[in-house]
Amino acid sequence: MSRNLGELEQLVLLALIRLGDEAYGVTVQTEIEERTGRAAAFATVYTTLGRLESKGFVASHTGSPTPERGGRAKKHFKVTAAGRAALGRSLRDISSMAHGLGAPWGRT
Amino acid sequence: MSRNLGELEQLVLLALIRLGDEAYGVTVQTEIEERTGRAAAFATVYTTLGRLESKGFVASHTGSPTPERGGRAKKHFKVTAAGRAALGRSLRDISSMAHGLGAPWGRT
DNA sequence: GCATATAATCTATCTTGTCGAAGAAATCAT
DNA sequence: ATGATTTCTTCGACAAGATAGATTATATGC
Repeated sequence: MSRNLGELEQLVLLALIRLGDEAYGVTVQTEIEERTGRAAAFATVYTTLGRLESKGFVASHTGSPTPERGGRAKKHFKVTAAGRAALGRSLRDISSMAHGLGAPWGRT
Repeated sequence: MSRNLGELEQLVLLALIRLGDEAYGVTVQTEIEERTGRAAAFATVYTTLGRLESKGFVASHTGSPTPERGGRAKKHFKVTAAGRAALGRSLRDISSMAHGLGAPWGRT
């Protein structure tokens, strides 16, 4: 049972933080694609969200029953305290290893 | 065939850059453990090095036949140009997603 | 009620991460 | 010269994460 996050898990958690109340499957996918150029399929994002939820790193609630245009209800996600801690650890690991290396790796 | 790197692959590549000529299985493992606190078994590191090599992201050569104290010859590794490019992409993805968020995530 | 739009799940497979245990190659001690 | 010791690497097996095509669910509008 690893407490470490995979790379996509990190990106998804960061996307959730960025998106706040607007965070659900579709917006997470587009946020990642727009910011990184990485094209992850929707299903890929959903499986990752599911995994994060079963680990307790995110929590979800089904959206209100009043969508503007039609379609299935949104499932909103937010990062839990445990999720923030795990993300912090992962990012710290990377930057610890990158620290002190010249550009384009670590700054300083 | 993904061009993306896993999280451990990133850490290993960074360790190789840090270690330069002293980069081989054992030193990579200890470097990661000392700097991040993450305890990866030697076999884990070797497996990752092997995968990175088969992807062309690192190159290896067997060490000189004159060890100081005894023991098997070292297999030295260095990051290839393709490896540097892949690492750059991965780190850029993370920081793109983290950018603009307050501490303790992105700086700025 | 059927077309259309939107969002989430299912199923299946490939890639990465993990490591106990075993193996290889060198020195040392007698 | 050989068996113990040290150092380092590989094997083999499985768990966890990433990937996505196809399918299903649920809403609106007509």
